Amino acid sequence: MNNKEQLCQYKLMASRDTLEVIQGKWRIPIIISLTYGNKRFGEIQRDIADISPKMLSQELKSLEMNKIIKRTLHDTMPVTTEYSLTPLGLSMNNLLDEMLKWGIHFRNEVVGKSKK
Amino acid sequence: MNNKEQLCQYKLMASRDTLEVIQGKWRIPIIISLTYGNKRFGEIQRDIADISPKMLSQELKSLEMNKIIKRTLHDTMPVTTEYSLTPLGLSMNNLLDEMLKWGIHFRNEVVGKSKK
DNA sequence: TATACTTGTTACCTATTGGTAAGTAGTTAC
DNA sequence: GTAACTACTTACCAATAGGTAACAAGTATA
Repeated sequence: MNNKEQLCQYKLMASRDTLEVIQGKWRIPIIISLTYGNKRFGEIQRDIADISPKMLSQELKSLEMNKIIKRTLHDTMPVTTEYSLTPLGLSMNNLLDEMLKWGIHFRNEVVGKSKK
Repeated sequence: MNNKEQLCQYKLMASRDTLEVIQGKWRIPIIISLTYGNKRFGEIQRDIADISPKMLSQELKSLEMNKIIKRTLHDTMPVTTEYSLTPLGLSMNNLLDEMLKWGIHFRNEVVGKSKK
């Protein structure tokens, strides 16, 4: 295996790690929602209009397990929970930015030219 | 809806466009493989050791439909096909770089500290 | 004739993802 | 007492993603 092939294999491995964490329809949207401030369960649900409480609960747990977000309980009446990004979650900032930029570029190039 | 909320909604929309294109276990690895030069079916299969011909064929078609890659037939014996990135595919370069960087960061932070 | 190499396709099955709807528990306002 | 708000959980179902294995067509080689 030459240098080029080794580098390719290395990149394939690293990208798989990232993919495992962000895989699915909802995790990236949830993280984006939290970049705009700490939020409660209901607030995230309002940001992402079409997510069900089941999926939100499930994906929040998986993000918490991967240490991307933190869950804080507040002793208010009624009890409120607050979700926030951890330093690891905040470190996704550049990645999120590039996803966003490319999404806009893609819309202009493909969706914009063919469909509308 | 205030400015901050509007910006959040806009980013949610753009990221969903990107997610639709890269969703799944195999598309990002296939694109990465092609950043290391145009390749034939069998060569990609060798790069990504655990992909089945069924999935490779299926995902190549979907990437071609989204104009990320181009398929070229060569009149050789036996027939060979060559897959290459389009300009749109090449424009994912920064996004791939950030996925890669974050994957390494994540491995150091979480996988490295807990599992090993 | 038989084997192998090219690039795939097809059928079948399972596992994961996601959706819908209803329920739960505690507190507060009417 | 009853409705509403908080943050979920549970049961059930459907659709999609992905895996395995076999097959296919055309050419070349032994």
